[in-house]
Amino acid sequence: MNRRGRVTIMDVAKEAGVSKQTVSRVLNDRPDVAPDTRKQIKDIIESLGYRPSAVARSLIQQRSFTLGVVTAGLQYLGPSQTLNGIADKAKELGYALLLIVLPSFDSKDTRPIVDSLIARQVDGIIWAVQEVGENRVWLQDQLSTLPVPIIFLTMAKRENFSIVSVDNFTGGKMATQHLVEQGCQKIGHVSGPLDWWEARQRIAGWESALTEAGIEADSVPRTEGNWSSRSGAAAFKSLLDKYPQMDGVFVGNDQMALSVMQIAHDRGIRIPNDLAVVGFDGLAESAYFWPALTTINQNQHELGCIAVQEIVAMIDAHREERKIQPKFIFLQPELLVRGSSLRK
Amino acid sequence: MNRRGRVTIMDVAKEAGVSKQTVSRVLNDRPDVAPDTRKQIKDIIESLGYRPSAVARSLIQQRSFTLGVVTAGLQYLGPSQTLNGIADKAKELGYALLLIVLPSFDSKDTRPIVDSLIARQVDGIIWAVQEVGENRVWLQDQLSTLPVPIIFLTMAKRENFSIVSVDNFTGGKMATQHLVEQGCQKIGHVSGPLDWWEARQRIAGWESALTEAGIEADSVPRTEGNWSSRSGAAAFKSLLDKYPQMDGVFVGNDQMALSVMQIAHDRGIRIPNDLAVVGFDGLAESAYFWPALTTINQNQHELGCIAVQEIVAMIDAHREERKIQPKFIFLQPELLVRGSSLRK
DNA sequence: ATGAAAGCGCTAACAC
DNA sequence: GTGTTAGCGCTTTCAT
Repeated sequence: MNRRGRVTIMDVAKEAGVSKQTVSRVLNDRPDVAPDTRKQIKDIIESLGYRPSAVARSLIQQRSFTLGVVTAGLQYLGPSQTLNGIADKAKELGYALLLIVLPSFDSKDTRPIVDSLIARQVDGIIWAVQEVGENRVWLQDQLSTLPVPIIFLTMAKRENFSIVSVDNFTGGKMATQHLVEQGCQKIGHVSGPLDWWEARQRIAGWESALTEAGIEADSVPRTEGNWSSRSGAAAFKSLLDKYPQMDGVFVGNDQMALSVMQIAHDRGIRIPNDLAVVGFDGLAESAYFWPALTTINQNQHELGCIAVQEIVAMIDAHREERKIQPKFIFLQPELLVRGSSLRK
Repeated sequence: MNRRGRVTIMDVAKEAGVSKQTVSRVLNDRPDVAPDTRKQIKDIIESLGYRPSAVARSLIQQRSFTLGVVTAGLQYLGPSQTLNGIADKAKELGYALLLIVLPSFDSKDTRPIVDSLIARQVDGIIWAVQEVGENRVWLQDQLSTLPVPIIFLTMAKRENFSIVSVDNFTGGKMATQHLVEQGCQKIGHVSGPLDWWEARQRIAGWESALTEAGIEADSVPRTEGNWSSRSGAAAFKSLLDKYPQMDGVFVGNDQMALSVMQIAHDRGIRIPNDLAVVGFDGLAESAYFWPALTTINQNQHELGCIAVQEIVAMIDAHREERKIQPKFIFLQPELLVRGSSLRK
């Protein structure tokens, strides 16, 4: 044991009476070690409680088997589901995770974040922060100097970027079409914040479905929340004021749909007959709302899994100096029909 | 730039016509560098886009300014809130996070997890996995060989361990006492899984409050869910069968309380007058349930913050070879009274 | 105020 | 099959 109290490869080597190189061979399961020597070294490793230093390995091999993950808004289910998916897949593929949580979604001060990841020798970066406001402006400046591959989650298609997103436009459209099929004529919308790309996509889907149903989309009121239940309540009240004759509402996420239904109950509006409600997210809980919520299910866990798969492929390509084509992957959401929209 | 494409301290030194030590001094803000030299080196660092290698630093300094965080169940709000708190505080204190997500709460195969953290030179470990079943048995074996401090979240008090937990017993007691005060006489309980320490504590709190109210706790039925809304529905149905005269129910978490209320609505049981309901967790959404849910609020974010604060103190002590007394920190939850329990 | 040498713990490349 | 040498990128120590 050295003076700092750590058992090193040298300690094992000395104890075994071999050179550290031989120990290294055992550690890396190289074939060219005598079976006896191997066995003996393994025993010594065990008895000394030796653990190889991944840091020293990273330094010499110039790779760490670590992925940098940048996220934000862990207080919401979506981002943490995605993180969960990332963690599961990373484990499967033998990568560790260095986690950075941004203080806010529209944080633009990304330089130190990226630097700290690079400094720690991550092999690739997963940018799991949704596109909000101008939080992608840094890309032009910094991306060219990035020495490792990077993949983005949940943002608009851009050339030469690897991106994995859910198709929010189609999701919003499906939600609204479903309301039309249920006989709704006057379908309002409570959206997420307009600086969110996802919110804008869902709005566009809603508008597209209205237009296809022969309704002039511009004339239909909508209001804006910030994804929280609290904001949903306020946004829905104001929507009701503007659009009292509304008979269906597409709500930008399940949490806001929850409070929309609470307000409706308070006012004696019957769901689904007076007002049909569709949410977006597919939270497990939404099946237990009152009434059970029809929603657009998006698989955020899978989003994370795919991101890891892609970044690892990019890392492998990068190390072999192969060029790899940037991909834009679009996951399709699905409609879950439940009581809040189903008219007998 | 070296053959591997990374800008190193040597590149900066050569460019500046100084030795790498001088550059190192600039990097570490040492006083003994001539102002001109410092300025020039800083410029060169900027223009070359040089980023010091945290890996090389970790190796020589034998510390990484990285915390290992072990968690599980990120699909639930609680663990991700805690992680969020950990991330916020870690950032504030200048630590990075190496994240491990266990495949299940009762995962006992912790050896490789701990080893991988140690191999990566983490300065300390936050074990943010709730105590479930026998998932603490490894402590005896492995803790003695741990070369870095470790702190545990959400587990029973044990001598010589540093622990931060919420006081679930008191929380369960407060919930039940509140129901008693509302005039409930027959207070059932839908608990979490019995192999969870937190679930058992909440049960004990419920029993204690019943006893103090002069009710024989043993005779009062309870059923068991697994924290999910789905399981809550099933557990509540079975509780109703056993205890049809029930006029109040303490539910082990908010998600199960959600489905409890859905079932109650389905069966025409009026809340709170026929049945008063209290949950546990303090999810932001529970204020928007129908009716708004009375619950026991626990601050999981703060739990994470405190854990980081403590582990950093332990790390500092450890490096200065100071002994530090293990602490058991018990956070108090609070009652949030809302419509689901409030009888006029 | 600056530089030279040593070394953190490990592996790659080569020698024997 | 095993050992030797060199070096990853940085900081520490000591010298000038």
